[in-house]
Amino acid sequence: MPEKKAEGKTARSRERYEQRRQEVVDTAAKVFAERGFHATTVDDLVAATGLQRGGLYHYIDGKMELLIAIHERFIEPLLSEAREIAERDEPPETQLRSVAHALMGDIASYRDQVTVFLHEWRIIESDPAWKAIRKARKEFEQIITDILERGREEGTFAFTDSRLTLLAWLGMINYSYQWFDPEGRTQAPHVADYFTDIFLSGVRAAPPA
Amino acid sequence: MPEKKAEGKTARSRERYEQRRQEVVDTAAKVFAERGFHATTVDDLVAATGLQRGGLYHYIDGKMELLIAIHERFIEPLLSEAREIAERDEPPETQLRSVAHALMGDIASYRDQVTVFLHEWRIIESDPAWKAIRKARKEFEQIITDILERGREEGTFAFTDSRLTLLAWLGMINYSYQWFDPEGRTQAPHVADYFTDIFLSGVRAAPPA
Amino acid sequence: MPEKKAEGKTARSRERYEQRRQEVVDTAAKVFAERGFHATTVDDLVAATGLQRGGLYHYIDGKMELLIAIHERFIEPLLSEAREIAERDEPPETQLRSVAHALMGDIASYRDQVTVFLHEWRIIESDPAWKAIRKARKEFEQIITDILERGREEGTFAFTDSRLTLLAWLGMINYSYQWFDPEGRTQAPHVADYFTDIFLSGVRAAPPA
Amino acid sequence: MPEKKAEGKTARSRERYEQRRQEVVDTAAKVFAERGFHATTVDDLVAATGLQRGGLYHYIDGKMELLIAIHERFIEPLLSEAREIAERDEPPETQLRSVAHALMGDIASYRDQVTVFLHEWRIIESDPAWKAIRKARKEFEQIITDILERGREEGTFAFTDSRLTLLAWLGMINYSYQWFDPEGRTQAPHVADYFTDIFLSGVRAAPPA
DNA sequence: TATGAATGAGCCTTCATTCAT
DNA sequence: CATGAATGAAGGCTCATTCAT
Repeated sequence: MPEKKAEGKTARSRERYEQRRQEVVDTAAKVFAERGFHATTVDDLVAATGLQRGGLYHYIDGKMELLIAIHERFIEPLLSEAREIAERDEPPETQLRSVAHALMGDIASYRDQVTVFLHEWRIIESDPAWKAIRKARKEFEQIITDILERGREEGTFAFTDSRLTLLAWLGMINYSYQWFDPEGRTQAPHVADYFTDIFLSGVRAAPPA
Repeated sequence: MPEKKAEGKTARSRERYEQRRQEVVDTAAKVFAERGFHATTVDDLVAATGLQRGGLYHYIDGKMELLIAIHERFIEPLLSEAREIAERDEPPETQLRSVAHALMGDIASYRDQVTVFLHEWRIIESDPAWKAIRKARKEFEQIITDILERGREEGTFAFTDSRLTLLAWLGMINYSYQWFDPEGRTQAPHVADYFTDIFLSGVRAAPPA
Repeated sequence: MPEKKAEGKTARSRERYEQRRQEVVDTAAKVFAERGFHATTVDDLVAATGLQRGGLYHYIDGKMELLIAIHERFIEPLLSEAREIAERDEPPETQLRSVAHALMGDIASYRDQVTVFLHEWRIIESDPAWKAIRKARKEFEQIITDILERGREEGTFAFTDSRLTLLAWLGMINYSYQWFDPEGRTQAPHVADYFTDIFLSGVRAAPPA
Repeated sequence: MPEKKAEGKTARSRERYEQRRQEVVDTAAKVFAERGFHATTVDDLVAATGLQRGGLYHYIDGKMELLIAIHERFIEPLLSEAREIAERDEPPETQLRSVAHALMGDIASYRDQVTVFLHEWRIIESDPAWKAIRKARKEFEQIITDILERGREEGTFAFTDSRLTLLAWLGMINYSYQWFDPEGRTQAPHVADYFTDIFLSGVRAAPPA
C-alpha cells in the first residue's frame, strides 16, 4: 500500500492525512462508478469531496493514481478472506459457497470499485502497480480453481473443463455488478446462496424417483 | 436503422455510402472496445478508418452517434434470432440451449460492440435513441424469462425466483465478453453447450444410482 | 530539420504549412526573448500569432519544442557561413573579421533567438535534439579556435591560452545580445569592425615611434 | 538592505533571523541560477533550504522579493570596491586592471547571483526596488567609462567610441558567468589579467623591431 | 466528396501564498 | 517560531467539431 507524501509528518497529522485520503479514494470510486473514469472530471471529484482543486491534489498524485488506489481497496480484503476460507478443513461445496458469499459481499460493498475494476483496467494496464493487482486477481481465480478441482478429485464435483467451469461461476457472480442494487445490500447472502445452488445443482427439476 | 445523409443520391452512390458508413461504425466499435469511448479520439478513428478528419464527418454526425449505431448493429440480429427460437415448437431446454448459442455467437461475432454496449451504455442513457435499445434489451430478457417460466410450469425446470435465475444465466454468458478470444480454439458453440449444461444440471456429481 | 505533421499532405498545403510554422517559431522567439520562456504563456503566443489556442497547436507540439526550433533557426545559417569563411584562402585576421561580421549580424538579426539560446538552454538540455545544437555550437567554437591557432603558427597572433582567447572574443561579441538595439541593425558591421580592432590591437595607444 | 520583520525582537534573535534570511537568499540564488526563476517552485526552495513551506515565509515575503535581495547581495560590494579603486591615485591601466579583478572576483564569488541578475532582471524591471539596482549598475558603468576616458585624455588609451569600448570590456568579462567554473583551476585573477592584456594590447603579434 | 486549417471550450495539473493550529 | 492543509487562479494542452476551399 503506497502512501503518498507521508514523510516528515507527525504521527498525528499523518493519521489524519491517511484517513482523509481514504475518504477521497472512496468518494472517487463512487463518482467513477457512476459516470465512468474518463467522463469524470477533476471538478466532479472536487464537488464530490468538498475540497478545492488544489486541496484534492494534496491527497492524490493524479486521476490515474486513484484508479490504482481504488483497486487495492477492494481486492485486498476479498483476497485475504478467500485465502482464509481455502485453508479451512471443509468440503469443497461449503468452501465454494463461502467464497461466493465473500465475493458477492465484496461486490455489494464495493460495487463502485468493482465497476471501475472491470471497466477501466485497460487504462492502468501499463502502470507498474497494475502487476500486483493482476497477480491478486490470478490468485483469487486460482483459489476457486483449486476448490473445484479438489471437489472433482474427491468425487463431489463432475466437470470436464476447469477453466470454463471457473468462468461460469465467476461470470454468474461478477456480472451482478451490472444489476445489483446497492441499497439492497442485505440481499447479497441470499443471492450468493441462490447462485451457488444453481451452480451446484442446475435448474433442471429432479426426475421423479 | 436510421440512414444519415442518404437522400438525393443515385442508388449506386448511396450504396457505396452505406457500405463505407458500416465500415466506419465497425472500425469505431473495435477502437472503442480497445480503448474505451472517451479515451478514443476522433484522430484515432481517422487513423483507424484511413479517412481524413473532414471525410469522417461525411459518414457520421459525431462520436456519440456512433455509440447508437454500434448498439443497433449487434442487438437487432440477436433479437430477431431469439424471437424466431421462441416461436418454435420445442421444449424449453432446447430453446434455452438455442438462445445460448445465439447470444454466445453474437458476443463472439460482435465482441467489440458488446464490450462497448456493456461499458458505455450509461453515456447514451439520456439519448432519445436509447429508448429503442432499452426496449430491445428488455424484450430479449423477457424471451428468456418466458422460456424459463414455461419450463417451470411444464415441470422440467425448478426454481423460485425468475429474475435471479435469469440473471444467473445472463451473467454466465454475458461475462464471456471479458475473456472470450474470438480467434481462440474454444469455440462459441462449445462454450454455449458447456454453460447450458452447468445451468441445467449443475456441477455436482450425480449420486450413485 | 524535423518537420511536424507534414505527411499525407499535398505539396501545396505542405508548403503553406511550413511557412506558417516558421512564422509561429519566429514570433515565439520574439515573445520568449522579451519575457523569458517560462514567463511566456501559451496565451501570449496565441495573442502574438493571431491564432487561437488550438490553431497554435496545429503547428507545434508544445512550448518546449519551440525552443528547439528557435535554436535551429539561428544556428544553422551562422554555422554554414562560418564554415564557408574558414575554407577561404585568406589570412587569419581577415577570416576572424569576417566571422565577427557573421556572428554580429546573426545576433543582430536573430537577437531574440540568441537571447533564448543563452538563457534557456538548460531547459532543453535533456532533449535529444539538444545534442545536435550542442554539436553545432562546439563546431563554431572550433572554427574560431582554428583560425586563432593558425594565426599563432603563422606568427601574426600572439597568445598563450587558446581557450581563454576564444572566450574573450566570444564574450565581447556574444554579450551584445544584452544591449544591441535591434533597430540599429545597420550598425552591426561597424560594431564587428570596432570589436575586431580592439581584439587585434587593444586600446592602448601606440607608443610614439 | 531592507530588513523584513526584524522589529520588536531581541538583538540575539534578530541576529539569528538575519543570518537565516541571508542563507535563504543565497540558497535561492543557487537554485534560481540552476533552474531559472520561473522554473523554480517554492517547493524547490523548501527542499533546498531544509525549511518547511510555512517556515520559509517567515524569512521572505515572496518569490519575487528574493530576486531583489539577490541583486543587492552582489552589486553592493562590487560597487563599493569599484568606487574605492576609482578614487585611488593610479594610472588608468592599473585602475582598469584592478576593476577587472574586482568584477571577475565578484562573478566568481557570486556566480549564481550574477546569473540570476543577467537572466531575470526583466522580471523586476517594473518593481520600485529596481530603480536602485539600475542606478547602481549605471554608476558602475560610469566608473569604467571615466577610467577609459581619462586614459584617452592622458594619451595612454586610443579609441573613438566610449560606449562601444566599454561594452567590449564589459562583455569580455561579464560573459564569463556562462563558462566560469568556480572550482576550476583557471583562477579568477588569472583570467582578469589575461583579459586585461588582450583588451589593452590585442592578440596581434608585435611587429619585429 | 474530400481536405486540413482553425476554433474554443474544457481538461488535468501546478503552484505561490495564506492561515488555523 | 513552525507546520502543513487548503486555496484558487492560472498554466499547458487536447479534442470534437466546423468550414472555406
